[in-house]
Amino acid sequence: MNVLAADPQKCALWGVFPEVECWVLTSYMPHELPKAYEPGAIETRWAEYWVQEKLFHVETPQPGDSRPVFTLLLPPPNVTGRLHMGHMLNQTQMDIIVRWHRMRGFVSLWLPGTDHAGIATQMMVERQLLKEGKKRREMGREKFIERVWEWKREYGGAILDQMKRLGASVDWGREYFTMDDNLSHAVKEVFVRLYEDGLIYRGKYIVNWCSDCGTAISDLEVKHEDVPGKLYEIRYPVVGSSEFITVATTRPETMLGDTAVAVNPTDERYLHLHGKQVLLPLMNREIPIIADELAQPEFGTGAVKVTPAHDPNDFEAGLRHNLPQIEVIDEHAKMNGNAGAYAGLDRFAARAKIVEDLSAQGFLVGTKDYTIALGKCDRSGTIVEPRLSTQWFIKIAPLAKRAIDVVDKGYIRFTPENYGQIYLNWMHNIHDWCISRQLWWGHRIPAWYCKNDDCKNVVVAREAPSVCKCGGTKLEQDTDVLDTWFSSGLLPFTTLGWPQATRDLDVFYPNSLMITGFDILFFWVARMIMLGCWFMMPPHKPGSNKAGPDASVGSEDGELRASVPFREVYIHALVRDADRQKMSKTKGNVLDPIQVIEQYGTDATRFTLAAMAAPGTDIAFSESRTAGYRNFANKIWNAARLMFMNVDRIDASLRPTSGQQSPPHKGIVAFDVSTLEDRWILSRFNRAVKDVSESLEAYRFDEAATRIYDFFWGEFCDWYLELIKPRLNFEEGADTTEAKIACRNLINLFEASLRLLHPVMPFITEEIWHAMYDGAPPLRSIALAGYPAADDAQIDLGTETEMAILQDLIVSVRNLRAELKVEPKVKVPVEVFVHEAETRRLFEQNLTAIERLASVERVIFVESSLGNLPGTRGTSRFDVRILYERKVDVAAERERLAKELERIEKEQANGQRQLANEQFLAKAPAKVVEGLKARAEELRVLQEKARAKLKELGENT
RNA sequence: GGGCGGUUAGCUCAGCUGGUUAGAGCGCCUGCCUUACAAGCAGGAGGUCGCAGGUUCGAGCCCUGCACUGCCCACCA
Repeated sequence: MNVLAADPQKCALWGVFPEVECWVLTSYMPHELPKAYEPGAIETRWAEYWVQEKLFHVETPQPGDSRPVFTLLLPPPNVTGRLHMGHMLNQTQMDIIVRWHRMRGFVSLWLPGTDHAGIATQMMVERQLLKEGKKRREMGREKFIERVWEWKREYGGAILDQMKRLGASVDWGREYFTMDDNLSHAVKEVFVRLYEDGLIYRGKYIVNWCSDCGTAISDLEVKHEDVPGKLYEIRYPVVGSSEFITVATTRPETMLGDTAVAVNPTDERYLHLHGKQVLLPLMNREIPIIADELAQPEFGTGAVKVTPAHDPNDFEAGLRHNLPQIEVIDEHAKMNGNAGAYAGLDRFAARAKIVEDLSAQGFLVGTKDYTIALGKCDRSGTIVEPRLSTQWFIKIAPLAKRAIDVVDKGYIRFTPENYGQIYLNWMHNIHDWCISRQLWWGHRIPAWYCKNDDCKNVVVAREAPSVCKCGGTKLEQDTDVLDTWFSSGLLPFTTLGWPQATRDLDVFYPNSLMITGFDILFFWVARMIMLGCWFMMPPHKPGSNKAGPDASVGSEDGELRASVPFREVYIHALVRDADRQKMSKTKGNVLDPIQVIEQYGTDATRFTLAAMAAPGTDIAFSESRTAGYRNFANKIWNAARLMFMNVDRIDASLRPTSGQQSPPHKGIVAFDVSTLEDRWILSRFNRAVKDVSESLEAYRFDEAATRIYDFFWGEFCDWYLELIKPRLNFEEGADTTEAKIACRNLINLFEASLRLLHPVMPFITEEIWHAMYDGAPPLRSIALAGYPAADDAQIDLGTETEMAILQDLIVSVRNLRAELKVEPKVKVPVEVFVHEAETRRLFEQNLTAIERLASVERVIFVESSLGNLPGTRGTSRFDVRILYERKVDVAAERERLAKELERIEKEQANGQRQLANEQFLAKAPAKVVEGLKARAEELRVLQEKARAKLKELGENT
């Protein structure tokens, strides 16, 4: 049976009968391959195979195993997530790097998992409940959480299933979820230890409050947006005087909670008012005028209202001056009981009313247009209210110090480099991190409060305490959960078994690399570094001795170096649409990767993302590019068809067998180099391998991809395959020795090229590779084969130069044919004059190639220069002329020549000028000067010829 | 308010530490269904490298200024 009949039933069976996989493969009939590559059927088949075979499962290497290790953590997508182009870019890059390492013999662990995503998930389930007419609070915490778990079990794996379709070579056997028992346990452990280290505190501070989500959020979750707003100037009457003091505010509703007016201590305008009271309008409360740096003399009137309960700066000032904190806005963003007549109003309704009342009572001095940097909740878009609230915080400075050190010292390297600086800037200005969230879905804070009124003790513990130190037994756990990023910040070590001293931790930590987008650089990358450098250093490092540095690491600095969560960070760009617009649901320009994949194939889509991933700019994803790379896949496919057709015809036993390649092989298995094209392609292959490896080393996915593309299409297909065809197409009854050699070379070169390409296009390479071995490959997958390593000894500049001359001749003849409009089917005789005997030998040895590729009937070598005869092309090494009676289009030819001559002379003038310049001769490197001289000579010849020809054409008219 | 990118062919982008003739894909034009591939083959047109100065023997690349554009960060009313 033919597997390419794309039989979905068989694929489906796989899940049930994994043992049948060879059944499909051995029946492969390559000569029946369809003309066009059909990625759909092939890709789903292999995607399933890779998962079923547990191909990428990594057993922990035991002591004594000397293989190098490569570890990569998948940035865990939210359980609520659907795969978007950003994921696909991220995963493509990771997969390329991981497959590449694996093929180079690294124990390569790519760890997958999902994030419980506190707010996002809770909101999603709440919305779902709402459709059933249920509300979270009515349901109760326990029931609600059970419901979220249900939802997670049902839908939470969607994004990972999509990943499987992409062929991501992750170890599915190690998949984690951030709320798994072991990870939850580690989260608790971390919290308790930070608390014991004095780095976690609880307190009443101003936090960013999202009234929609009903929770505090961290600074990072607030997105500032410049919007046109108003600046209101309000005058407060000074008690015991007829004076007023005018303050300005963008949020007049907060005035209800004012507890002072501040002026700068140095501001002479207000010296006489220090210590006086003002009467707060609308509220008729007396509040003091204080002298504080908070007020800047240059701004507005130099006097500022102080609302400690609703502004972070005012809060600080309030502490300095012992001011009362009066909250006037509640958790639903409504005015509360302290707001007098405005109680119950929404904050914006209150604002309008207050402005109206102030105006009516003559307190409003003026209203100005003013641009406000409005803070909005990243998740809900609601305007964030700074609000006094009791929360848990992490004291960040000690953590940040280490996180700065490791980057300063180069223990973590960023690519592109400038992100290192961006990271450091941020880290230097970091504030304490509010980690408590008023949600239900997440890791509950391991703190218990004693309900004994006399005690009110807080117990932070790993397990629920049964009794308080006061003897009380009524202890209640904090109802808040932790910020999602708290747990994801621990993943590099908790997924490997921390706090246990595991073998995994020894082997796989630090991770080798982190690949992610800059959008979570601070949210996640920075937190991982801070927490990693804290918990993988003594005394928290498992098995570490509190007394001193770990003996295996040696020094304190060594400890620090070993504590980083990853050695390198690669930051990738954002994927935008073809018009460079950010993809967003509201704009409706979101490209669904799965749809693109279905249309063009996963390999082509991956290739697009790789090829466009140049550093520094975002990726404008254009489908026309993907179509182009789909064509590339098709090209590979057809090259394979050519190969299979010939193998089957010439000698099917030429197919490689499982014994032939004892993996992992780093080059081409065997290669005969008796012809120019063989020596040439071998040289070019090695050069490509070298370039690709260098590019991948530098995370230049774009360079690697285009280099492979150029090699495979431009060199292998366009020239090599064409050149070996005569040998493959032996005549009936003729000796097949040559054909067999050519065929074997083709197979082995193709096989190595597939390995070169595999990390970027895993599916088509796997498919063809298996087919080459006729279903009995030496390994279960090409992914386990060796990655080609360049052999400098096989790079041959002399051969490449010879080939270049030959190509030059062929292209020259093609040019002439096109200019003279020779009918494609007509083979023409050509005259060739060579400047050197070697060139003649080269042409003579490759006559077949010239005749075939340039449609030449025969080559006549002549003894004198063809100079200016019609139908002639010349280079510095040869002249070639096609013998064809059709009249040259004199006008067109003259125009072409004139243009060419102009170009030559322009370049010539440039060169002459430089060569005449003594400073140039003195300062420029010899190589450049020599090159220029050689070129000048070439140009001289070319110019002479062009002139002569032009002259002749002129005379003819 | 601070900081970081980008500006190269009609479109989307490459161009490595400054060095001989600035490249690719798509699109466009001409001719070909040449038994691997029309998702292909062969040939071709198309660029004052955003603007203005400067450094240099030499600038798309380095420096300065300007213009346009995108992004990140920021507790100043």
